[in-house]
Amino acid sequence: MMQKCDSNDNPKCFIRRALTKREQNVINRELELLDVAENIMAQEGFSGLTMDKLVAACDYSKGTVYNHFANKEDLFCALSTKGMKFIISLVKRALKMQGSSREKCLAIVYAHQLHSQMHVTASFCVLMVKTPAVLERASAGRIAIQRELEMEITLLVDELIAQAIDAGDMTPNRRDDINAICFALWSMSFGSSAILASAEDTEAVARLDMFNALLFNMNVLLDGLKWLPMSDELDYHATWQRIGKEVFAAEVAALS
Amino acid sequence: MMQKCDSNDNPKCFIRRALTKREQNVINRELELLDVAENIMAQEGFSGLTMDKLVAACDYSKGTVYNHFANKEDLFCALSTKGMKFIISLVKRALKMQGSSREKCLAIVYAHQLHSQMHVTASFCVLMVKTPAVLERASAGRIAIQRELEMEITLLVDELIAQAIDAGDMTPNRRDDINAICFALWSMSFGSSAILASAEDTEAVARLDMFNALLFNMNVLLDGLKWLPMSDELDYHATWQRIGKEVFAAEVAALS
DNA sequence: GTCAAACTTTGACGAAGCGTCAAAAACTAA
DNA sequence: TTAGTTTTTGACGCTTCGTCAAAGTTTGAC
Repeated sequence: MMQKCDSNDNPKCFIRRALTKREQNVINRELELLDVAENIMAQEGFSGLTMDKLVAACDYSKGTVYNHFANKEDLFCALSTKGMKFIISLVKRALKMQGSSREKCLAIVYAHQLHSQMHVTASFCVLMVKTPAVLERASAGRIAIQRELEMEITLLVDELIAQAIDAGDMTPNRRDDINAICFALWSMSFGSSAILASAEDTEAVARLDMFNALLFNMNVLLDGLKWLPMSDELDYHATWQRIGKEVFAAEVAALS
Repeated sequence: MMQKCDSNDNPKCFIRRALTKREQNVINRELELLDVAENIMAQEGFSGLTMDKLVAACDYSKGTVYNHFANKEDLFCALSTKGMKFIISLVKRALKMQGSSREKCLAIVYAHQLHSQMHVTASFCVLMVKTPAVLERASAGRIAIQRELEMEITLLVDELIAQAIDAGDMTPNRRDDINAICFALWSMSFGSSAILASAEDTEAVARLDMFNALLFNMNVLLDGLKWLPMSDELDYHATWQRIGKEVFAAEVAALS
């Protein structure tokens, strides 16, 4: 796949030439196809997206589309991957926020929620990909990429937890509890967002103040972890507002 | 639909005759079809279940099957409903357990987890049904039933929370926080179970002590709610074991 | 016991979607 | 220019979905 070095022995040629024109085309086309697919989903709903429609809506033929995506589930997986990359970019910004470790943690959760509001369909893909219907059929390569991205987020969160412990904001019983803490944060964030995303269709959610539900859930959890400052020591509603204004101003604006 | 009263004026005839032979047949056949569908899923995986295969595997024709389920998604919804009914029966038993309100709460979560281990495929249906792919296509009636069952669980949990408050095990800031507490419990239970269910395929979970992860998550959350007795006042690992032995002995045994 | 009306079941059928593959086209390098 | 390699194409076969007119069954009135 990778092109040979040519005669003038440039040591960087592998880097410079890592992507041939052709390979670059492939990447661009894939992004284009994903864009088209997202548009179809946005317009015609989740089950409105079919391979035939995708082929009809783009400038390429069926064979070319299937060169990119092994099957429909593979396409879903690719859409999910795109979503994950977006989330990671938001999370990285969240971590740079001014404030305590606990506030940064809230900013990460805010980022998740933001993604599921901005890209409703894509965020459902992230959910869908965890499902055997997809895992059974998507290509191994794409599932691997998905897993790598998951790992990347996990490491970012791990780091934040480590910082919190070093700074004395939290003192877990044993050191190896970091994994458990990370999993607890993830479970709550994932569970809340997933349920809220299907909110209109869910009796038990209709009666909630949805806007504050996620913040409430996280505050309870973080209080349980004794992650300082506790929720009665600091006005986290103010923090929540601040995150929207300082960190994700552009995204919040785009939502209205 | 409902049969008229006959001449001998039995006041109970509406109850006695609420289900005609025919209607009873319909109900039985539906249960039979769901059983067949579950078997196919268990053997051939989630995407292995098709309407054509279901028709081939049962004693009825395509038309009859489609008389029961408006389409494939409707079938998924029915499978989910069956799962929910099972969960509710477990939850009702959980509430009768001897112990504090917090222990009962853990028993409910245990029940959820149990269901997702015993009926892996069915529990994925419960997840799947929250997805627009299903909501967009399943019949309105079945979605309504699904919602009712959801409501039923919600009410059971509400009641437990109310009891806990009355008994002084928990003192929320405001009375109307019950909704928020209920949602927090649900989010954590749902999130944890959903992620653990796709565990083998998830990097961040592989490194966990999966058996204790759910208990840990719940204990942190309940501590955050200050639901007494706190986790350092009582050995909830013992409670967890006790739930398995006293409340769900049959189910735990069936799993091995 | 008979019969018509109401309801149920059947399976062949059309439509739509998925994924393949031999042939055509485009690209590459000598 | 040419021979070899890679990419693209779209017609095709197969599977699945969901429908519907016709055949069959049940019900209740007489």
